[in-house]
Amino acid sequence: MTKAPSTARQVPCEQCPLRPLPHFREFTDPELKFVSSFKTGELVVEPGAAILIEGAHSAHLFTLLSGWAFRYKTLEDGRRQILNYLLPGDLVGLQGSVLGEMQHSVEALSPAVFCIFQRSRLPQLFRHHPGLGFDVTWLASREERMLDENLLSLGRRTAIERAAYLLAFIHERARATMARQTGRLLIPITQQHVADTLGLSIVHTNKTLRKLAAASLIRWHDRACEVLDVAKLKEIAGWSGLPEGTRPLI
Amino acid sequence: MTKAPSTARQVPCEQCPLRPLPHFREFTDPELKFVSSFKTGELVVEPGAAILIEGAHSAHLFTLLSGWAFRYKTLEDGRRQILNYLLPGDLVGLQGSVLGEMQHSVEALSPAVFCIFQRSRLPQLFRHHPGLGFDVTWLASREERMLDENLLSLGRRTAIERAAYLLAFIHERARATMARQTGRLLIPITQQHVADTLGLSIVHTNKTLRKLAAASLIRWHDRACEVLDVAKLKEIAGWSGLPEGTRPLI
DNA sequence: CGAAGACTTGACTAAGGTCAAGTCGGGTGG
DNA sequence: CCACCCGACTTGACCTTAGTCAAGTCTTCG
Repeated sequence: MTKAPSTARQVPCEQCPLRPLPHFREFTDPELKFVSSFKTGELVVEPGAAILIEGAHSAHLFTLLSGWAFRYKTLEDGRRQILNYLLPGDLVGLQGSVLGEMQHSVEALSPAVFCIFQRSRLPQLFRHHPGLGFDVTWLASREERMLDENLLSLGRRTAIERAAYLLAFIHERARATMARQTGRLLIPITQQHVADTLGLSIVHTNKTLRKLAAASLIRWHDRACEVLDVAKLKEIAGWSGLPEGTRPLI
Repeated sequence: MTKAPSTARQVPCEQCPLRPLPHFREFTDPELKFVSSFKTGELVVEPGAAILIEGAHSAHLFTLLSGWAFRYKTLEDGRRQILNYLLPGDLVGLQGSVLGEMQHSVEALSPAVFCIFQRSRLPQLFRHHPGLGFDVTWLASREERMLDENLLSLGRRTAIERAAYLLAFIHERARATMARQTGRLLIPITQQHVADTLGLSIVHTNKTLRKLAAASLIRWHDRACEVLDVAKLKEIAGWSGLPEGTRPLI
């Protein structure tokens, strides 16, 4: 279980399986070349593995290449709040790289692969590839926008609205980068994860999810959730969905 | 009340009253010169004025020069969630400038002055001043970190912990840029603002604030809050405070 | 002097938390 | 092989926190 993770390089950026997806914007050759040189290896982990720890200094900078993860913070007495979920293409550890200290942790939800970047070369990225610098800002702003919506949810939506929003949100995001061969998309989370995201107790979370399941909007599997009716979830949440358009991939 | 706001330029960046504060990092001459040319005017507003509106496209990019403001989102039925407060030096409207659409609104809490930037020249900033580009990312990451903490608060702190955290947080931030001549620092918010920030009803917010006042940790004035004992507020919230260090000012 | 907005307070209600006691399935040591 | 354990999920009973309703006071501003 706790075997040392591999950090050998497997996938060259030029053959990145993510980049061809319509979801991502096209890069110029020099950009792609730089990103490729920026990447120094890969981190392959099992579910439950800690990628980054709250409070740690000089953390690495990653991009999630495949799999699922989540960001979270905890209070001293152990209360945990999940801040957001990480999907393929998402930058991981930018706060640590830019501000110096990590104030949240990151944990894998499924088997996952991260591209490892040399944090020390980040200034070089801004200097020689302004477009990529802009892209980093773009990704940070996008994260900020997701957090805004989560904040609205926690502050002003009821339990069932929150649950509906969360599952619709994750489902829409996952569709973009995990348009699975298998039609079925399973979100690899437990009800404890949902509870810690919605700011609810596990008992109330269970009862809320059962209502959604009773209405055939979702189906709960062991440690996984299947969304059956995104449209109706969005309606319950009063949420209009993710903006269209392509995004950068670093 | 609804007179047309002035947008005439009053303060040259070279004589910016904010920049000399120890809170902000020093800029090089070329950087300062660029920022100065980047600024096209000022927006002077009264309390309650709407600076940016949710859903609007092509919004402007601003920096708050003086005064207080806040970012918020609303649900269709009018429920409002305040996302964060804006203090002097904070960038306003970056999401709109980078992602294209504004998904939150911004409103002034006090008389306020904003520096207006030419959004169209943002790419030029990244191209010719990588250091400033990095600074923009730095500011975006900082906002993200504040949102993370707010999310933890809404999801996992009790009413009194949330209130204590919020007031300690605002107080610490304000100290940095509003180290007022007058020793007293008054936060210009109503209890309705506090309620909409904490995700609580106004009645419960009132009762919670009275508890803090009864313990002499705060004093409530008409439309304003005075923090009397930050240390104890931080203790109640289980919050260790803002990181030290200087920040960029664009 | 009246109106309106900010703040208070008490009485009652409801959403959500806590406690407790399950079921079910997969993994493991004897 | 099988008993046992453990973690994920359920469910009912009861409790606490926070929401709603209602009725104030006080101050400011026309």
